[in-house]
Amino acid sequence: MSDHQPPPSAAADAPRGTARQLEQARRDKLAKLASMGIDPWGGRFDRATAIAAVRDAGDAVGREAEDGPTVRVAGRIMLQRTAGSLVFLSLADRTGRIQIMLGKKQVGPDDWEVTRCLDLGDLVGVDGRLGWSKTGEMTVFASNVTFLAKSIETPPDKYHGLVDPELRQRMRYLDLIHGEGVRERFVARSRIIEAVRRVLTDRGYMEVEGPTLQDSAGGAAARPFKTHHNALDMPLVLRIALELHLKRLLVGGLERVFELGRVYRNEGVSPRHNPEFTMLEAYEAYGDYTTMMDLTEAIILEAARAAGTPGRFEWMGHAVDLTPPFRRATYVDLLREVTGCDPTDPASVATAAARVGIETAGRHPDVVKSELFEATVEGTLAGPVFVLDYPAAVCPLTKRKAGQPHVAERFELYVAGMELANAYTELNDPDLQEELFRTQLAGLAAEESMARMDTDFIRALRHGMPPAGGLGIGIDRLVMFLTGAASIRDVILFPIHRPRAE
RNA sequence: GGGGCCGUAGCUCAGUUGGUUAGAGCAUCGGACUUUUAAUCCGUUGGUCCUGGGUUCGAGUCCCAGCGGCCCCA
Repeated sequence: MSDHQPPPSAAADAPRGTARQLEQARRDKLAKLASMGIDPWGGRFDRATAIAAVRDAGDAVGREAEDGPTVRVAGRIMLQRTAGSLVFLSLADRTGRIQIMLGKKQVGPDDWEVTRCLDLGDLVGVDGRLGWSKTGEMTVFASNVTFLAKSIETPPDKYHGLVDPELRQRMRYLDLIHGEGVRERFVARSRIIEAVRRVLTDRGYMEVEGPTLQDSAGGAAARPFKTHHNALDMPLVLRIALELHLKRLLVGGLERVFELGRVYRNEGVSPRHNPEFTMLEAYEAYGDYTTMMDLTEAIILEAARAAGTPGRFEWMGHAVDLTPPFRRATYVDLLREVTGCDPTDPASVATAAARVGIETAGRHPDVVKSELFEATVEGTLAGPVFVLDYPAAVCPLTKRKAGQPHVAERFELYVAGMELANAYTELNDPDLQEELFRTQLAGLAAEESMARMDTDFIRALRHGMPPAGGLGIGIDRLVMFLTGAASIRDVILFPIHRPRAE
């Protein structure tokens, strides 16, 4: 003990505790496994039982049982405690964790040598008898251990895990392993998307895929990403919405279509915005926006059920109550209620807008009204609430209300001050559609980059599109509030990041 | 685009008014222990203090610029 022997490895020439040495210590164990004829990268390992199922089996047998069942489990070593010639592991798989006990006598000399090569983060398989330790912890008492894969990297702090949000997102695989509730949140996301799909297909909707690469980006007001096709030598943009191609499919007689897919918007990044995000759009021939209101309610309720979200909860300081039916209120009523202005009187709206610092000079009254609404009303809508009947000038793809050419049959669903869904009675008059595109191009709302003439889409409408209701739901935002996430980056596995210098 | 805050060991974090050789826990390595569970105990090791300038006798600390992140606002 007094005379220190240098470790018998390449680590001898590296100072211990550096990242390099931490790796070398693991590589030394890897080499030792290999020298024993064990593949440190493992192979197929059949008949392992999910840890959650093993735990259920243990509970069923009870702690009084003399002999528990023999089980086989596989997973990652999360914690390791040695007590002389005993090693306790906390082993994790996708379903849970369980303690493993490896004893020198119990596993025999060969597997004991393997045991001595185990590090936090390694993947192993274990056969053993299920029982309880002296301190009452359910335990697999191993009879042997199968090495499945080495971890060369040091895992994060075993208690705190990864805390730095940047690292958590860049190294999402570690966040999934160590982050509290992270895997559960992404499982919930998957279940929510399953539920959305189920509600639609149960109602006779057909899932389709429109083009992601387009020669012009339409269907929404947003700046697109630009790219280029080499062989065709043509500029292309990534889609910003799904709308215009789905409506072409209504013309094509598909009648009930939806797409669940990624759209790309070349705009700012914030806790509610990622440049690529997942949208649902659904279109139903012979329906209108009230059809879509019922559909929206059904989708959200089914998604909440799938995510295990209670009907009433708090999110971002807003009390949200999902008990149907959701509140329905018109745009003008809400505007009048919150700002006290007269929404039908442009002068009154302008005064209210000026009061909150919105530029009014030379701008279309409906655009001013729309900004006033965003600035004053949105944040107050704990919701869920359907906001109905928008100013027509900001809805170039929407049918007008009968006898009210300045009002569009559109609703947006707000939850906790956040826009979650957007739906129209779809405009199917090709001449009016063309005129609205032209008006936009003429600069009525020059700030809206929606202004783009899609002559091919107009031609489709000229062949006759059935009257229809259309709906869009931001899936990431839906997942956010159903899982209690504060940031969109918490529900997107790999959100955008600037590259990091290595 | 504007403003605020942050960046120290592989991970989680301290670091006083600018003052000697930058600390702790985890992890690593060595030792004790056949019932531990964030195991414990003894010992050991580990640093581009984000980067580059500047001020100063002296900078992790103050100033400027840049890089990256978080938040608020537009």
